Amino acid sequence: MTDAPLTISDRIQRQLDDLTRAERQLAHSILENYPASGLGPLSALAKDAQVSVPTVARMVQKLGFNGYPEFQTELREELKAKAKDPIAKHDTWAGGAPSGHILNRFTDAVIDNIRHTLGQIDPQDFDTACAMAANTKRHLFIVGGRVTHTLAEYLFLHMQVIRPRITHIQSTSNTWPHYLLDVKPGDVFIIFDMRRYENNTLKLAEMAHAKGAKLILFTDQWRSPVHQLAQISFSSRIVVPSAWDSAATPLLLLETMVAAVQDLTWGDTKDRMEALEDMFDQTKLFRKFT
Amino acid sequence: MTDAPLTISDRIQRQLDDLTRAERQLAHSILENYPASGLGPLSALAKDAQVSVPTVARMVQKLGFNGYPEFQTELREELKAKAKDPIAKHDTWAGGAPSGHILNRFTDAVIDNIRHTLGQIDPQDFDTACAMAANTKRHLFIVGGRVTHTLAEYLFLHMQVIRPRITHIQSTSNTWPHYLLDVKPGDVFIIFDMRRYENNTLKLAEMAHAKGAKLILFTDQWRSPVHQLAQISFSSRIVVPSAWDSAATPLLLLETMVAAVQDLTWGDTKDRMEALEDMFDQTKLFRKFT
DNA sequence: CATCATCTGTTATTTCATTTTCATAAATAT
DNA sequence: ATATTTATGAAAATGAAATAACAGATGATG
Repeated sequence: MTDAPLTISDRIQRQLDDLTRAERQLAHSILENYPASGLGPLSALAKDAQVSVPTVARMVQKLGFNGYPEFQTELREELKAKAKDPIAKHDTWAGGAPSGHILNRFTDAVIDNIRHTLGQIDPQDFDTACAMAANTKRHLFIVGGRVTHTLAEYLFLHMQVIRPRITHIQSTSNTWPHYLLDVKPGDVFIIFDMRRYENNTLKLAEMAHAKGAKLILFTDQWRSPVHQLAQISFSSRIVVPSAWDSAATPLLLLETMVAAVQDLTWGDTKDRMEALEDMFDQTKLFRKFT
Repeated sequence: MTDAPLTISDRIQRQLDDLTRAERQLAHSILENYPASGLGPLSALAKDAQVSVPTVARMVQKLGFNGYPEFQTELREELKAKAKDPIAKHDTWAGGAPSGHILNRFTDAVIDNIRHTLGQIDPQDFDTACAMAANTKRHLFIVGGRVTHTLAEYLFLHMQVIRPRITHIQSTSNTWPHYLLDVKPGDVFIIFDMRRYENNTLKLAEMAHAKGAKLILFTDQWRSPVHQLAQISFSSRIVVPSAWDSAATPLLLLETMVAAVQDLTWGDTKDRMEALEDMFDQTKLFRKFT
């Protein structure tokens, strides 16, 4: 471990706390696409970060450089060194860690899962599912199991802002028969069921299905038995180098769905959102005006 | 639309024969450590290649640029594109959908977030945090906010299996002062706080800190104020083409941590796991019907 | 050998980018 | 609330770097 090159990126991050608001904003902008943006003219960098020109000049001084040109020179040196490095760390995600480190192995697996999963998704199915989730004429039920109820709740928290007529059911609870009384034909269930598949969830799906509800299922690559009842199923690859499965890919799908539903209903829910935003608004960490 | 982006390096090599002696000398100097040298001042490049300043200016014109600044700008663009490259070139993620489809746009953003986030994580910090989370001599508290409590609970559900002496606190609840009574110096808090940062979470962090507990923070790129109290912070990029933020990257980190802690404590907790799994199965039996 | 064409470097000019100065605004403490 | 410190941006002043104009050098051709 002789290498102590301490890149500028490192230095910026280390000093992040000593920086002022505008400077931090600038710092993030630099790191955003590093190092390219720092190699351009100072004024361009300033405009990009929406701070004034002197702010940039002051920050590079704070970082210990004698001026912007010196800062750039060092950036170029860094770039040169990186290009020459025979074992460029291009194939690792976490810079300083060996490729065998769990951070890199795990991330590799997740990216791979995402690629596989997305490759097998039918976009039309997805669009249909989003339309169903956006339809406020129908009641929307969200169902999760022992572990997956966290995903279900995450979805619920967001959909709650987007649309009314929505219920979160935890399949392990014994209160759910109550909810089912009100289910009408055409209502929509979004169900999460990953291995190991839960009897309760299946049972609930069956009853919902019997009542004429439409089911959308988020499951894993082996597919929960619920998928036979579901109108649309999304199967995620979830295997990672761990004793447990990864929820990252289903979460990605779920968040994408939230974004899509949001787009579909924007007109209706804009006010709804703003009202809620205000309610939660308590911090002013972000600049108000330029 | 298979862009053959035709790098500047390519263009130089292609035109190598049309160049004069001094220009060739210069060209080789540029390619020597590309692209770093081309991003410096023209005069430095000239001195480096031992040619005169106008020679450089003439050559960039010969290459089809309107001036040296334009040449540099294109170099930077190239660099920026290259930084994103690793797999972002995977033209579309969801096969049947156009690249502008939300599935592809969203996934692009998430992959980008992951790369950025992992690139900025210090593996040693990560290992340290995992060791802290694995230490059963200390009580482990897991804290989440309004939205992030889903992440907190997801972590809790897994850690619960791995180790004893663990508590999940929801910061929006008002029951938490209760838990804090028992906090001892050296206890560990894993705290989730993403924008918009919650006062309750900060308060709780302060009290825990005052009691001598060690804090591990999962936050976003702008970092919750809690980070000043935290021994270790992990900042995730969370911006996606949506009205909301993405929890995919923090989830990835969290799952990786679970895997790592699992590895650290495997000897101790193997039995524990099996016992718990059994218990869940039995519980299911009891709840089969309601 | 002379002449022309082309290449190259020196010098001068202009343009552009960085730095400095100063006034205002925000945050903090009193 | 008021005062004091600190942060920030607008604009002027400074400096450097890129371009243009010119002249010397090199090599080719008749």
